[in-house]
Amino acid sequence: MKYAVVIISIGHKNIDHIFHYKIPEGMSVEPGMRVIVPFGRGNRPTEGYVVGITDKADIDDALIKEISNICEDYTVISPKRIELANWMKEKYYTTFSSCFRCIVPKKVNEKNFACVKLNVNNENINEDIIKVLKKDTKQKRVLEVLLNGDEIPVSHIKTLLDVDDSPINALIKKNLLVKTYVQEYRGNFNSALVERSKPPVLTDEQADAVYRIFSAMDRDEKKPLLIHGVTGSGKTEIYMRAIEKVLSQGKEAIVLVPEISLTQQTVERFVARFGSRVAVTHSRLSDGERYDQWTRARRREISVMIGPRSAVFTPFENIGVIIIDEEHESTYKSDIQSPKYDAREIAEKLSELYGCTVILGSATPSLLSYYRAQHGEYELIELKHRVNNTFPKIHIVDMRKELARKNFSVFSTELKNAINENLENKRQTILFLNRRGHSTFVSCRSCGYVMSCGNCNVSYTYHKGINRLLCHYCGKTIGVPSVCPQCGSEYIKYFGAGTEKIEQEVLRLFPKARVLRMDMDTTRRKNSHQTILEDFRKGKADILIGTQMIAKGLDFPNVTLVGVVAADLSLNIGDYRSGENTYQLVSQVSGRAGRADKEGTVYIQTYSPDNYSIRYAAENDYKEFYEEEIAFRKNMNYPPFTNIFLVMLTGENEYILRQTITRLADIMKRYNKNNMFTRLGPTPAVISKINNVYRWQITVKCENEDKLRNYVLFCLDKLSKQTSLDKINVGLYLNPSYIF
DNA sequence: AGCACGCCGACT
DNA sequence: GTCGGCGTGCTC
Repeated sequence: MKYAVVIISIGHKNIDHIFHYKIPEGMSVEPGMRVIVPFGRGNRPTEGYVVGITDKADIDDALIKEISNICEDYTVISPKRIELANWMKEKYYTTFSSCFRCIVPKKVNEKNFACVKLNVNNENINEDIIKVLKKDTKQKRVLEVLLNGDEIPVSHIKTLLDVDDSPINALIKKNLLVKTYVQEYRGNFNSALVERSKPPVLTDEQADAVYRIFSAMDRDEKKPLLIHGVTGSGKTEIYMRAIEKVLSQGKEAIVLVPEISLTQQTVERFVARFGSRVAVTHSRLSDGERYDQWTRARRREISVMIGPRSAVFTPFENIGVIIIDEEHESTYKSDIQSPKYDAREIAEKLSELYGCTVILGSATPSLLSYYRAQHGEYELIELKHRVNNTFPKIHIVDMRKELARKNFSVFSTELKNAINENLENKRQTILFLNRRGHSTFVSCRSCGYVMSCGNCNVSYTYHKGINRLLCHYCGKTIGVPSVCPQCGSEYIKYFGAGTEKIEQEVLRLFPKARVLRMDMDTTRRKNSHQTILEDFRKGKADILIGTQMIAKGLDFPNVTLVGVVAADLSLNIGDYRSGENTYQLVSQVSGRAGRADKEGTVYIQTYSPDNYSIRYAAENDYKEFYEEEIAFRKNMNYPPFTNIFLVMLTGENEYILRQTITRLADIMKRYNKNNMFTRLGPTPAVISKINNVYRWQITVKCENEDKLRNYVLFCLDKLSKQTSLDKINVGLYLNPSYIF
């Protein structure tokens, strides 16, 4: 007797194991198929995935039910991807079904769409065509684009020629055209509109890099490659050469990019080279669109997929290369949604399964990747020259001296003068401040009371636009207090500066400047993100003020001045990665200046001008930064020398929460044999309350990732057996990239 | 997760 | 006696 081994698509740990089902007579079931099976006492129809076929079941044959039906006549998961799911389940301490949810997109019904072409069955077609072409009508224009016999989507013709249905329908009535229906792939990039390009000549440095990548790709033993290339060193061209090679071997390529740099220009560069072999996914795609792109890849109708994190699951079965651009970006790790996978780790696992090459690229590699390159786990390729050979002049401005000179403004004299000069030269300026709003906190001068949100333990931020105090965590707003709620004093002062305040200052100091602001408050509406950037590119503004979101991947040829208003912000967030983050941020923002033929200047304002992250970023010396940072990490026993597991317990009842987390700490103490694990806490989280939910945490460190994970999961299992976790939410974060 | 079962109190 | 509240436990 043959049984199908099935995983049920219900993400619950109690049923996250295999179930056996009989295969009905005449049904051909293969591993990787999606099926419907009767499940539970009520035999309710439930979706499942066949992960294997066996002739032995560990339970009585009489208890085994039959598969009801097969969902698709093809396998939705290949055997290698079943193995991937298996590995993910352990690695990311999650359920099978949530792994499958990443690997297989939601099935959504396909859509059809109409195309038209010349009616070849019309015997008098030539005469009819001549008749139509005699008069200059809309019908003539429609017919002209179809004369070569192509089949073109109706919608396409309508937008291209700015006509509506009637001339097309008239031509159909005259038997000149026929309408056909084709399966529509939603979310498809229209590659026909992009002009194809030829590969440029490589610089010596690029050619050398390509040579090394090609030899690595030809080796049997696949080791990931790390391209450390300064901004503008031409990494994209190198990626494209690797893709070309892979395509010529009949294999496929995946290109991962951070969502933020997934701009029209990036995509067009790839489409220009590879045409309709390229498809694009991004977070704005609907379920249907994503499913269609997935289907095209499965059918091998495309061979290059560009997309964010989730694109790593593109179902290519002959993957040749996976490229991860801006490798250091935290968006490659999903810290919120389960499974909390890291696309870089998935790529390396796929490399193991499919024998493909992984190429990581960055101007500021993550410390972990560079550390691995230093220890021979990755092959390091360095690109030290910009293709156009300019690098901005970077000045560090000591804001302590500004204070001593009684300049209390957010701008130093130097930056102010530079902005002025840039305005006179009709060039554009970017001002970067990693904080939105107007003032970061509002406090009473008499008693020191700080206005803070009652639902969350955070201070309110003053937003001038709405003239209210806003909590950045729960979104609650209150009116501006006229007297101190604690002591009744009228002396209320606004401290700290956000992007709104900068905007206000810029308008005050440079009344003639045209200013755009880009942060979470100005980009809430759909497409406003694109609109602001487009306006700035077209020169509709002189100064762009923004947060993190303007730091990355943008290329404005007329920007020659960049000001980092407060570089210390990312330095003082109390996290072991703050040095790394600051280095990356300052480098990235600086890279926005002078990208084309014009030389750029950067001013970095800081109260810690001697800090090594800021200093080395200004000197563009990654290697020195790395040496200092890695010494710090080693000294303090932080990653990559150890792994950190953050266990966050949250709940509305503070007493139960504290009692539970104390019990967890006791269990952890009891089972920590030989002190293999270093535990910190329990302590309140950095934000100890959000939306009236209290937050406490324990962090555990251990050099061995597997042992650490097993230990924490074991302790939590013990805890759940001795204590009810009904009113407690448990959050598990292994080497998280954010502060929670 | 979702559903049946069963062990309690309140009710015509 | 029996209706229905929700806590418990199982699902090939």
